Amino acid sequence: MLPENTRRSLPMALLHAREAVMARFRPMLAAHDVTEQQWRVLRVLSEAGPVEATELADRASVLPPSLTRIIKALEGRKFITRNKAEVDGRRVVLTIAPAGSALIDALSPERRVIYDDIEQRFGHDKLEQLLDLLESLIDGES
Amino acid sequence: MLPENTRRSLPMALLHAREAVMARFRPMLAAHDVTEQQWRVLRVLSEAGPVEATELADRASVLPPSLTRIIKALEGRKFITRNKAEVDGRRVVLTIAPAGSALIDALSPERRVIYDDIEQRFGHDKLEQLLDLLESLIDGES
DNA sequence: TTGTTGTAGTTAACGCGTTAATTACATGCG
DNA sequence: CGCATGTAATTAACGCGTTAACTACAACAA
Repeated sequence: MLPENTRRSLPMALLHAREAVMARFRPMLAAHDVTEQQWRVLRVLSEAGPVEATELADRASVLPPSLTRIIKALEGRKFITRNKAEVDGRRVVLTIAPAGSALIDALSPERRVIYDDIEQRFGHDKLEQLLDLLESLIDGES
Repeated sequence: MLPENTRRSLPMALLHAREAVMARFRPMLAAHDVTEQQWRVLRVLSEAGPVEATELADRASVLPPSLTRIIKALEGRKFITRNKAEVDGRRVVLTIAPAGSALIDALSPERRVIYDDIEQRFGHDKLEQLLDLLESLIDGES
């Protein structure tokens, strides 16, 4: 059955839900002049160490063209360094720099507080249930 | 607790879930050279009749600056018409045009098939449950 | 009437998503 | 080796999201 109102439309509900959640994180990121995607890239580099561009794009859920722009921005601010792979001249290896690690360290506590608050307000069980359903939806459609 | 992997991160899960669902609709829209947002605007105009820009933006979940661009595109293709309100020179009234209605009619059956397929594969009950949780999340955060 | 405040819509600037084209390098076949 | 094919990354082009600034008009008070 086609959804009659946008509230019960799955694409709309997912859009609004994500927007509602991200609204909590955006001020924190904006205060440090990092975009959501730049933050994801930094986190991956922080957690996974030096990584090639393709894997980085995949892990951070960013498309290659976007990653190129993000790398340029982050490199310009000395948050990361960019080097060609020795074995394969096409590949690019990204590494987090001290300034990048410092930003991660500076924002992580705040991020934890926000995430915990969302979990507490929404409910731990409901959050788990929601994540299960989303995972199932993703697997079913992909 | 902070999510350790992106799969169990709420923002990521919502992003991927929406992407997985929209991937089903995108080819249909692309085949007719309409973007997702243009399609939402057309649907609102089709269902709600002539509407002022502010209400249209709200109903279609599009920001005012985006709506301005969308109106320009849709008007250029004669899908909608744009008129100033008589009572208030600031307001703009949008109306769907025959070509716009024709597009709606042409795509609606296909849209229904896709939506039904998603519902069937995912399960009716799970879909309802997911929509309930998303609605709750949205209300709780807003 | 005039000036202030408020509102609807637009424009601008910047970043990302998306698709397609392009460049640089690697691989493999004849 | 020389050339075709494949792959990693970049570039380009276009549209939307987001925020802020700006324009046009309305409402209202002095």
